[in-house]
Amino acid sequence: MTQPPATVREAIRQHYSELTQSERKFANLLLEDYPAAGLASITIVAEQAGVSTPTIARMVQKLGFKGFPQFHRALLKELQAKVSGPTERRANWATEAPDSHLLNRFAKAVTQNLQTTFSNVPSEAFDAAAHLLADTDRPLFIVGGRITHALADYAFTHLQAVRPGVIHLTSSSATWPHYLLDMGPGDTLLMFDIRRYESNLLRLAELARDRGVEVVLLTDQWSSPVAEIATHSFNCWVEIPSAWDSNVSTLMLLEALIAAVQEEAWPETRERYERLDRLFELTRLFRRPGGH
Amino acid sequence: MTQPPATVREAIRQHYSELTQSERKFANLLLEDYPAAGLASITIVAEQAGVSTPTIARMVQKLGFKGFPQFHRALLKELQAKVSGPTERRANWATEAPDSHLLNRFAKAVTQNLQTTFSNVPSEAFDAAAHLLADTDRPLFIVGGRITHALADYAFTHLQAVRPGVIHLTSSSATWPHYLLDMGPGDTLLMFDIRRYESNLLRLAELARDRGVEVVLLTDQWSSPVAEIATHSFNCWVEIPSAWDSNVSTLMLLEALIAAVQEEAWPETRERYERLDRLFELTRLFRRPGGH
DNA sequence: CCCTTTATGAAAAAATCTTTCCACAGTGGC
DNA sequence: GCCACTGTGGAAAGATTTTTTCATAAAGGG
Repeated sequence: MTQPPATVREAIRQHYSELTQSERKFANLLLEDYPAAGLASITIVAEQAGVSTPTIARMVQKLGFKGFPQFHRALLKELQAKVSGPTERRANWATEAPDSHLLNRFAKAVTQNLQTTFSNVPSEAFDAAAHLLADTDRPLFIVGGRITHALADYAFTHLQAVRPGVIHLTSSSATWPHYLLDMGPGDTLLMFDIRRYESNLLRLAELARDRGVEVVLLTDQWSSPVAEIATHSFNCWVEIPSAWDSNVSTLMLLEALIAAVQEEAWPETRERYERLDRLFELTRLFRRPGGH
Repeated sequence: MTQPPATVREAIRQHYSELTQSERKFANLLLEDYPAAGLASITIVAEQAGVSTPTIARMVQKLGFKGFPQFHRALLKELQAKVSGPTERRANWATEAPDSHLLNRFAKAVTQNLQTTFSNVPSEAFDAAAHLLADTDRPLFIVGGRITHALADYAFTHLQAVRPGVIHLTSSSATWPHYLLDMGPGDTLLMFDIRRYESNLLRLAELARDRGVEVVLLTDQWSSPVAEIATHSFNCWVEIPSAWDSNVSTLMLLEALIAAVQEEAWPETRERYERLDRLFELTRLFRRPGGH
């Protein structure tokens, strides 16, 4: 027999699979704005979640409460416990885990990295880089290093959906000369180079530059030597309590760039997306979307 | 004109002299057990204070509230403010760019996602999953979907450095049956499935489960159907102002998992890292580290 | 000691909240 | 294309909470 969950949060997690679409709407809202979104009366709570009161009533029963009032009291009790609780912890993460838990240390470091990274992005350079990446007159080559080739891959998958003429240089540098053959003045090369910087990436950048290629670089806070060559280069803070470097901030900047590119060329992109969708439909690769 | 008091506590102090004996009874109780003594319904609150409901009703009006519900909400709001504490997101990002710049909107959304994701990770499940992934007696298979195969790739690159017996299932599902052949009871399968959920991933998970494989799943906030099958599944918040989903929080959770795995088996891992380093030296793949 | 004033709570009335019932829309199976 | 089924919300019924009314008790002044 399973013991009753300690928190409402826990209860939602346990029963999430049984919840219907509308019920999840409220569940999601509550998880995002916890516990505030559940503290008003059922009428107001339902309204805020955009569902009807019976939906909320049914859901709290699924969670194991006898009725909404009981659910309400449970939330209230948690909130009080949190305040009177031992540490009166500052941040919202944690919930149950002690501050020294790896998760918390990690969260702290990553958040710090994101913040610093963002503060240090010059917005004009960002806009200019996005413009370059969005320009369909310029073929776009993408390449990453030993670790970052996953990021390059991610960039490729998304940018390919957004615009034509995107080429992914495979991680084996032996094949790079072939790609160099096709690069010409005005082309764009998106590179990732995080320490330890790879000499063949530098060599590639030099050769590309010699052919008039514009290089956009995502690197770490210490800057790869490729930065000297690049038209635009962005520094991402990567330090975490670990033997290796985090790429969360790099991914975030990459996603921001992709979003900017997509925004820049929306009409065509939209049409491209729709075509892509239809193609997927045809190949029946996907189930119907789950949430939403 | 006196400004309205910031807290209920303050209001009580200001109006204490006007309060009658019975009203003070409740006022004292509330100040002693603040704010709990005021959070229930007026009936219960009155009972606990040993006075009648009209007494409470009259008193809260003296304090400047229109009625008990308003008083109740005020207390609640204070409590919430205390919990969320000095989060007070400063506009530290940005620096020069206006708030509406894509970068800022993006930063906001991603930070929100990270925070929500972290708050919703149950630490025991996290520890258990890390333990599973660290167990070198269990071969570890890794697989991702159309978009997430980049994440799977990233996971593979790192985990391979940490432990032996890591296998990356290529993104072409045609080859998966071959891998299934090698899976046996106790093996571990690390999966990524973000909407739109892919039916072949679900099928793979089912087949793996049937062979006694433990499935660890990283999915989005709406949960892939694979969650029903998985031993441990984690929800990552992925919504950003864009047509597609962000994988920043997913990557962060993945990195946290990798860090936990690495920490768990540090002595061997360290030795492995050093061997890897020497091998790289030999092949002269890398320049010397740049910064630091 | 009486009268006025104020404080208090029981009980009714009003307002609000919660639950139940039911019809309808949408989905998927046959 | 029909049928069964599930999910959903409108609306009524039921429960609870809040407010108001009012009778009574207590306190203080003459």
